[in-house]
Amino acid sequence: MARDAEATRERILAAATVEFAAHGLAGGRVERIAAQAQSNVRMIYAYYGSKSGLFDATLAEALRRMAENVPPRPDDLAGWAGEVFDHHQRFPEVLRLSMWAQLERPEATAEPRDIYRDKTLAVATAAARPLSAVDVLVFIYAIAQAWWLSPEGLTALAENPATGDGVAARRQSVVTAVTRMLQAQT
Amino acid sequence: MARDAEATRERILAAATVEFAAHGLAGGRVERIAAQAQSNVRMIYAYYGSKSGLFDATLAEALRRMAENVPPRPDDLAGWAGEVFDHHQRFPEVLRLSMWAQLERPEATAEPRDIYRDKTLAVATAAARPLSAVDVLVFIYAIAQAWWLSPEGLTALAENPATGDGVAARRQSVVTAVTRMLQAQT
DNA sequence: CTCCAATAAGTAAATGCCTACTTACTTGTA
DNA sequence: TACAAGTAAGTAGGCATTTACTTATTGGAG
Repeated sequence: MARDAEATRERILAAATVEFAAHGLAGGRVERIAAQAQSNVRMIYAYYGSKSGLFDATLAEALRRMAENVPPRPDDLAGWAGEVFDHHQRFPEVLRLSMWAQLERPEATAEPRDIYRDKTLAVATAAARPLSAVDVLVFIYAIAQAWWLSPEGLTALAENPATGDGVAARRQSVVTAVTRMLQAQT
Repeated sequence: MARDAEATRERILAAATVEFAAHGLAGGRVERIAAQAQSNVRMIYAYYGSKSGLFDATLAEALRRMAENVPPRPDDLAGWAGEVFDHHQRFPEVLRLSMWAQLERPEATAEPRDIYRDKTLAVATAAARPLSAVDVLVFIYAIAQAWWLSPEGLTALAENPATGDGVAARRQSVVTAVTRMLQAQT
């Protein structure tokens, strides 16, 4: 096999993303990651130092990609919420990784304050009094993620056998909810 | 020590709630639970069969207490959202247990469909078209929990050094957001 | 060009700790 | 005395991390 450090590094990161999204930091198995990456346990330690170091790298990469692909659009926050929904639909690992991180590695989550500061400032002009920019961001994220955070026992009740496409309906409800939340008080 | 099976059972459940809320199912330690409960590992297996059996019991109990203490109020859903917020503020273990369960034991979360069906029906009359009753429940829960689900890097920006009491402000923002989401379209 | 160190990349097999679960026993209570 | 409640000390397997080693690549000396 041709030797390519960078490619191996990336294969490990990709495998780790899948593994950690599925099982978390404590439940994730280093050996499975190595096997899936067609590499070796030793390389994980060579490149990422430790299991938790690898976890942090996967989280950072997932958040980076999300910030890159779905930047806030202050002029159309409801539309942006729809895009955040779409992103989670396409890359379910991001949300699960974030949840695991929130529970198992809160310190890794507190770190990138600058990213959020920028987003907050970007949204500030669109803040809907008395809700502040941070309020708005917190709730938009919560609503965009709501369908995956809710217990299955509840979300399953929304299934309409008539219309096969539940995803589109959920997306629409997200946009509607954010639109209303931000509309001027009557 | 006086022998009281029921009391031991409850001490174990209480200790398990703390332990699993902090570390999850995979990360929770049976021995720590036994020590904290002033009991013995053996008793855990006598009363709950297995580690995951004990986890399921703690989750079920936490959800039961929440359903009991904060039932939906269809006539004032925004006020109800505030109460859900309060409940999470007072008993942070509930939310963390739910998150762990969602990630580690999704099947345990899908089970109590009846509870949710009842809640859905209760709220149905207050549904705010085009949002369905399930939509409304999903989003209200999401908003009420939003402050704990958001990354610290973001929520920390909301801290206003002038007013020490950030909790009250957060609660108010939850009520406001739900109120708006449910108000009639202008 | 062609070897050939030097080093980067990769591998297999320990090591040693941790931890869920069980066995075999003791103590209190009715 | 019989049984429920409780305890201590295994047992057996799992798993993160390391050690000791092999294989490829490369840049410069001849």
